[in-house]
Amino acid sequence: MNTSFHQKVKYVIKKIPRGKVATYGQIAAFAGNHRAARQVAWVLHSSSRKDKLPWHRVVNSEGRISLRPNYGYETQKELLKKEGIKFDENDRIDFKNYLWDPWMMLQ
DNA sequence: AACCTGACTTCGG
DNA sequence: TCCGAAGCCAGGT
Repeated sequence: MNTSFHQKVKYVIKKIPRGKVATYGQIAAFAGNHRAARQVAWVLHSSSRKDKLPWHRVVNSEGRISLRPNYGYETQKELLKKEGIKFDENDRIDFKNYLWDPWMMLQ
């Protein structure tokens, strides 16, 4: 397809279902470059607002929120909790229950 | 016009 | 297993 990495990233983020999360690496891989996780972060930073992306459903590979406290961490955690996602005692999300696999939607 | 900086992850020793 | 380096690339300075 003649779709840019940037566009693919936005497309797949919009497809993350409510109550699920995906990681930067997964999204990068799905968009065609498994080592471009930082670009996924950049896409979120630059266009999550104007394109109304469910930005809060993207977390890091440890199942943790990457934003720093007082710079969005609390906001993201609150949004996820509102969707029914639970955090363990170490503030991690259990992937067994909440990780979404982008490739599932191709079926 | 270089150089730095990230909402990160994978790779190789 | 662990840890530094590499990969990624648009914006800001």
